[in-house]
Amino acid sequence: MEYARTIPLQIGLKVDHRGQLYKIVDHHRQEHSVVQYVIQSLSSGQTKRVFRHEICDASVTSMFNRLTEVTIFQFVHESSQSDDELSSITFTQGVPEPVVEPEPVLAPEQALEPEPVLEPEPPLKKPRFKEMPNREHIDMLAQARVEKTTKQQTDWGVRLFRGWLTENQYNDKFEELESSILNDRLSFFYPSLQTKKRTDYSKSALVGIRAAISRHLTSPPFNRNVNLMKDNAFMTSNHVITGMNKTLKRAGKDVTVHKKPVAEGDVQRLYSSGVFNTDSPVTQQNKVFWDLMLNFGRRGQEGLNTLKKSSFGKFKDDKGHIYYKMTYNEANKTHHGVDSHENRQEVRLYEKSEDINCPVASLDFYLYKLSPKCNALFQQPLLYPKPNCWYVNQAMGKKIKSNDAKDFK
DNA sequence: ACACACCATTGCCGTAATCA
DNA sequence: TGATTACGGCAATGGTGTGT
Repeated sequence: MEYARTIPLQIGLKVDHRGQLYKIVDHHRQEHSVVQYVIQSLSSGQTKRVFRHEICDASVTSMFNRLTEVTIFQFVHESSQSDDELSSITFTQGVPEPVVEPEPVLAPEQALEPEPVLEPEPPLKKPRFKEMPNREHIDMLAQARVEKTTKQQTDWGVRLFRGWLTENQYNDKFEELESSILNDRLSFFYPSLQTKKRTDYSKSALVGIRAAISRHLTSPPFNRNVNLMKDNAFMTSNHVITGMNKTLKRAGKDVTVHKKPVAEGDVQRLYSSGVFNTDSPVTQQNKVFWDLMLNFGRRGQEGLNTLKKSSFGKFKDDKGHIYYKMTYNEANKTHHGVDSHENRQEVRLYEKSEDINCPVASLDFYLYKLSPKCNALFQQPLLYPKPNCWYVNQAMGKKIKSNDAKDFK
């Protein structure tokens, strides 16, 4: 059985080799068995390729050194030649005796090797872990870290940079460049950027392109240990980006253009289709939900199920206009996107007395029809509503309103 | 007057989604 | 495919209250 013979020492493990400390840096594999280990000296950095029997877990040897002669005696007669991978290779004469490993005294996490297979058909010990993955599998998992759309973004940013490099007679294989040179290239690259329509990129685009190149470098097969956003090595190029953003801001070109979430015509359609009718529990609730989301909605459906009847209070302003406003500090969340200065004043839902769809009137009506036994703002609609009560003494779950939001789209 | 802790607000970052 | 915006998280910032 394959798995019975392939439980390798892990990469990174410190091992003892002829009295010197080494670290395992790679496995040299044949088929699915570990045949040799590539080890690197902790003192000189020199690497070697060795068989399993030539090395021993450093923690084991250090423990072994602490044993007395008496303790050692217990193990003298035990053969610890348990390396299954040894069986898969042909040794020449004169192979050195394997290091004795005192397995019985090990703590469980230190027990790195399976028991030797002594009998011809012993009950196979199931390995604790899956079979050692191959390099392709690891790379694939690392790639799966990001979503497909992000991958596309990454490719786009890399394409831009590569295109710039080529256009300026640089080698477009930038992945292996030393950080300082890369930083220099980027410092010139960023200000050279323009959209295909020859306009300046927005701030978010610049930041996105930088992040894309960074993702590319840190992903397989390059796996570089760099961060274009944070590393000191890239400080100057990042200063360039910051400067570009500030310049854009001063020129008033950094304004993020937000789309109108829903076209006016669509709203009309929603009303005319009847989903906002105020004469049945479900559509009445739709209407109120819509009005509230439109006015107070900040961050999707967060916290909707925690809203209470008392979450909105009715007030009158100094000109006598009626409005509802939130009576509690909404969600403690930051206002993203839109410049915060525009949002400083409290949000009010004003009455539109001339409008048959007046949101204040429908909220009044809705609150009146809610079950008096329940404080939740969004209650389950009754299939067969009673004159005074259209809803059940039961708050709606978290998901239901979210689905409504999708339906509206 | 100052130092400090606490906490809400703000701005930025990186990733994902969406628009054109 | 190219470009932009949304989202969620986090750290910096700044206001406020309290103690010395």
